[in-house]
Amino acid sequence: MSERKFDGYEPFYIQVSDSIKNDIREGKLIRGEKLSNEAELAKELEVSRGTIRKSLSLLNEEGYVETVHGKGTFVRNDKISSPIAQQFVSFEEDMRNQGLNFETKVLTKKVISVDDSIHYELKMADNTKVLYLERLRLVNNEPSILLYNWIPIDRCPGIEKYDFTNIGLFEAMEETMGEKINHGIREFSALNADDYIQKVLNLPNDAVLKINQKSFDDNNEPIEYSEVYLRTDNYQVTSLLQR
Amino acid sequence: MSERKFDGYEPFYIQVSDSIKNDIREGKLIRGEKLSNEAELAKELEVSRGTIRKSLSLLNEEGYVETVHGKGTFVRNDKISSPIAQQFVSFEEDMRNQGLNFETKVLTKKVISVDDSIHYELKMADNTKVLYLERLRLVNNEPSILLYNWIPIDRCPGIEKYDFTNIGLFEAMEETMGEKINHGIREFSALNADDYIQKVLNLPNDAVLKINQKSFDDNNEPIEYSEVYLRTDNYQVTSLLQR
DNA sequence: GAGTGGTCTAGACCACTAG
DNA sequence: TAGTGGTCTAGACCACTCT
Repeated sequence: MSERKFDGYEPFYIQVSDSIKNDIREGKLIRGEKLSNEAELAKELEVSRGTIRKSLSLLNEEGYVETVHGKGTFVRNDKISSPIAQQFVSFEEDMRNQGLNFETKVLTKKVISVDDSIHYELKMADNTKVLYLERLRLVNNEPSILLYNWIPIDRCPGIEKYDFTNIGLFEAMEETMGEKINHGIREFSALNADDYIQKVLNLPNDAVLKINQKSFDDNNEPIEYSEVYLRTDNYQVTSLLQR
Repeated sequence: MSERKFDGYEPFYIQVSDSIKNDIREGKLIRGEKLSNEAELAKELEVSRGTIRKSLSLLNEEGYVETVHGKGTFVRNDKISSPIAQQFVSFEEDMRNQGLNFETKVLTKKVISVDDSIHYELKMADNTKVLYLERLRLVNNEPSILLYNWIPIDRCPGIEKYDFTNIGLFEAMEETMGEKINHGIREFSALNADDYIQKVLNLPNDAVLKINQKSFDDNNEPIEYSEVYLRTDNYQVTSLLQR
């Protein structure tokens, strides 16, 4: 009767929020429904109110619930599509999270010496070797995302041996670095696609959303640079923002 | 000597983080510099460590500092340009925050009956009157953002009387609603601008970044719909994301 | 091992919402 | 006024980093 609901592998607040996410996904909690108040949740789950608050704060950030002062916490009814402007998940992780049917084609994979522009982005010494990747992502068999990546191989030794058809880049990088990616910057712009991009993405016209991305390690050193082109009719980029 | 550093108008954690932001802006804290540890900050500022942690967590989210487990908290050296994909600030507020030199031209302002598409976006009854706004924002005298807004006037009585040359839309809405905007959704896409948009924004080519935005009140009712076109060479949209 | 942040607790009091 | 979340505290113990 007085058994702890959670184990010791993850912080309680993560386990609590995961458990609530599951309840939402499984329909045990429905849209607009009010959760128990914080004191009750704390009692039920046998953790302190502070821990419950931290869980709810996470769920708020991620758009699962909305908390209103004086009223309570409610399940959100508008789950957003792709939070790549809000969270540093890779496109692959994002598509998995959304449960999309997708496929990756590796168009080019080779080790090259960086040219001047990439050089600059990666703040690297002369003649550094980088892995150059060109990949196409299809969502529901429709070409939707074209990705170019540059990764210095001295930071990710052996990364050139991966077949990226079934493994994501972030996963491969974190394995070969022996360290997690710390953070990243994404910059969004619109431009006219050249003939090649237009053809590969099968664009209805030549406007394309471009995302420039840089990833950094714990020491704030750049470890990856990307240019990503998206067909925004196939793949929505959305932010759900609290004011 | 034992005076409290902060007053009672705002929560301590906000005052603490504002004060640290100021130190960064004024150069008292420089890029890469390590802040005092949490226990010391708590002692110096006469608040509890929990309050300090909440402040630092805010500063982390907003990209001012970076906290590393076991090492400390450091001033970030890459302050991002525009966080409109990460925070629900209006474009006006964002430009003010960045200290940009900008100007607003109201191209159209009239009260109309909504047509079917806007109808749908705003989930409104037939014949509802909305304020229709078309505005152009110039940054450093360069046309950079073209905004179209639809706001139901029964929600914001009197909003049609504002002159939007020197007042922002969010500000006017919150004044006339007598309530704060609660949250919003922004969706990013790229498209080919028509001749008119191309001309007004003085685009070098016809690709333009489009943001569809909906704002909601506390009851999750839509209170505004926008379509915003940006020249991304003049106005950067960037997200700084922790992994 | 010393220093630092990360998690968690138990309790107090304040501020907002709604009947 | 009762119910709910928001802020703040003081203290304990754990996990990571560096030397």
